[in-house]
Amino acid sequence: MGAVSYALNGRPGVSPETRQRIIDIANDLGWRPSVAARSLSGSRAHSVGLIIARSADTLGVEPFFMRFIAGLERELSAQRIGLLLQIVEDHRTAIEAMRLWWAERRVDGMVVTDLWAQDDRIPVIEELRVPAILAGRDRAGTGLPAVWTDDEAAVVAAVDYLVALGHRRIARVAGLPVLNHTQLRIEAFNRAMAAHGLPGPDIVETDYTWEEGARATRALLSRRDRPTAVIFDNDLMAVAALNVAQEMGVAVPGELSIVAGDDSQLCVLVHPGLTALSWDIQAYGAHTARALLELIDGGRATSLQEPAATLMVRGSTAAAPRLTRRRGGPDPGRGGPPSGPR
Amino acid sequence: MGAVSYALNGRPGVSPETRQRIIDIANDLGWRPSVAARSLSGSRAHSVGLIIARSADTLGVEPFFMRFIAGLERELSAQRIGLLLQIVEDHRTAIEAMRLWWAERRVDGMVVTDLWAQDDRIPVIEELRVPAILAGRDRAGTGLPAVWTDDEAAVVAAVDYLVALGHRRIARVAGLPVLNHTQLRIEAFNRAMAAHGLPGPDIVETDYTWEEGARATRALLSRRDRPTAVIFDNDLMAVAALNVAQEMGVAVPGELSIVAGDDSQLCVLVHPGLTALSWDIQAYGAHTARALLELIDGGRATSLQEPAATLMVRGSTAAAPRLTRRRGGPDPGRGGPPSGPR
DNA sequence: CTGAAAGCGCTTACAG
DNA sequence: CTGAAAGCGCTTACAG
Repeated sequence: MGAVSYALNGRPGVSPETRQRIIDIANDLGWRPSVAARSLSGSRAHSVGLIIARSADTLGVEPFFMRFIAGLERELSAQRIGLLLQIVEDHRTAIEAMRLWWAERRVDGMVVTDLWAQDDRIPVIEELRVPAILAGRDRAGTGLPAVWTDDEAAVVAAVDYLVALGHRRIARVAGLPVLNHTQLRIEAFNRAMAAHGLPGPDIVETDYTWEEGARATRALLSRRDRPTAVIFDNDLMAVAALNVAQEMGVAVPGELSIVAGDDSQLCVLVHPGLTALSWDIQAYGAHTARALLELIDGGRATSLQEPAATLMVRGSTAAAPRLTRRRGGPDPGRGGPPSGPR
Repeated sequence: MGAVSYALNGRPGVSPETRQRIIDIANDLGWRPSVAARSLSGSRAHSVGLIIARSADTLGVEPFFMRFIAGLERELSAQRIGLLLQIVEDHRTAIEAMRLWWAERRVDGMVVTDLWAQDDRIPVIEELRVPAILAGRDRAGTGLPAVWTDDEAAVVAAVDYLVALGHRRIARVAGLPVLNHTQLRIEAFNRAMAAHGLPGPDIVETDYTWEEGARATRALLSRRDRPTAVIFDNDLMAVAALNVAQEMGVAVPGELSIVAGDDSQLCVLVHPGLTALSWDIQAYGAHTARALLELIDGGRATSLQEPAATLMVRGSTAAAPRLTRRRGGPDPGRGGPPSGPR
């Protein structure tokens, strides 16, 4: 039994031939050591946990998570680590689940997503001393490693591009204000606008849903001096905005340019396609998993920066209306009346 | 130690006071029995597995899985059962993962989704004798219980409705032909059309992606006697169709009625909203989980039928063109030229 | 390099 | 009802 263990776990103490023979037999029999027994003697669960605190309906149309999970998975399954998934409604339940998993020793570590600026989960993670990676900005005062992308740079790139197209009235429809990166992006937006000497903050906060995206857009487009460009914090709201523009007879991109904060098939689905901030979410997941495994294996807690999102330009952005000539300029597109009953 | 175990697991053999005292102390300490130890002595993993064989990108915009998983989760976490998730590319890898999980005793059972008409996973499940629930039609010759919905009835309802609206040239853009339910729906469609004495099968097969949905729609709309109504096998392709119609200057629903095979926020996102076959996917997940737990607990393998999807009528369906009067009839909507560069 | 043994943290009959 | 003990299936020092 001892030799089998050594052989299968690649430890010294068995002759090469014996090792090979053992491995062959295990393969023939389809035998693998029981995780329960391995966990008990090794005090490792061989699983990590992901708790998502979102409603199932918005999760469904939010392409982020499936790609992130697929990325995590790619890395974890290569190392024979299981991914335990739980979907909950709020942080209170998320915390309960975290405590339970850790108490039961179900997981060796966790991935924390959707960080709030003020996040109740963080103190619990520290209290529990569970290895955890923040998928998002690192948190000062905690030793928790983070895997993050430069949201600010991405927002600045979007603003710069719109300004270069001649836009001056640029608004932003932000996501959940409690989220840490929402605040970072808002600040970056304000700074970028100020840097161009453009009018002060024009920001609407939402909960990321399609409904609030539509409402925010209606409000913005109903103004006298309505914006000529709007940056949305995700793709869902940007698609909603496209519909509202159509409904209100505002041409995209002729009269209104739209930038989506996430890139996904949704952005290609619609018409015109949405210019979006694009980045490799699957790689993000994979890197997060790798960082977590390193942390669990006692390696130092190292934070990691992903490449910033880049602007994927499609049909929803064009030169600002004032600068557009009727002929010869970049095609501003045509809006037309709403194409159906609502 | 023995008493603690009895107390916490609600078994007889401890006085009520002792039991309560033990429970209180456990709660105070936040102590929970280690799953590894419980698994080893109880030969139960206290987890079930779900292996999804799809590419991450299409998964992202496919709202089905997140809702299904949320439904599974709701039931599982209530019973303190973990959900182990794996995302793979194909059945070969899925089978490998199943074998591994079962050999390692990581799971007590599995949920099988996206059943193929000819499915390599089934014989492996039978060989392994792993408790498994088919999320889809039951498979003759196997004892595997299934949780399913009446796809045929839903398709028939959609056809009947379109026929009642006066449509006679109705086409169907089907999903992956290897999938079991794709074939069932195709047959149901053909039968329904025949029952109305309408022209023979007009079916295009696709892989469920937006691209193939768009291509299929272009082909259909390029015909001389193009269909006046098309039923799509999911929501993604129906949205793609909406764009193609716009691109080709075909009014929806004035000249073309569209029915989406799944209902999700996507169907509300677009303009006009898509009439869709709607059902409660989260409940489906929850019932599937419950059936699996019953199976694992040695109960008989009972299949379960969910209510059939019902037609959620939105703006994308209307009376067939021939029957439409310019004024006074149901508003056929207006198509207009494409609203942007492509 | 091999074999015999303890121990991981529970559950569960089995005596008292 | 309580206490002492075996056993689940591994891993890992520890003798030989």
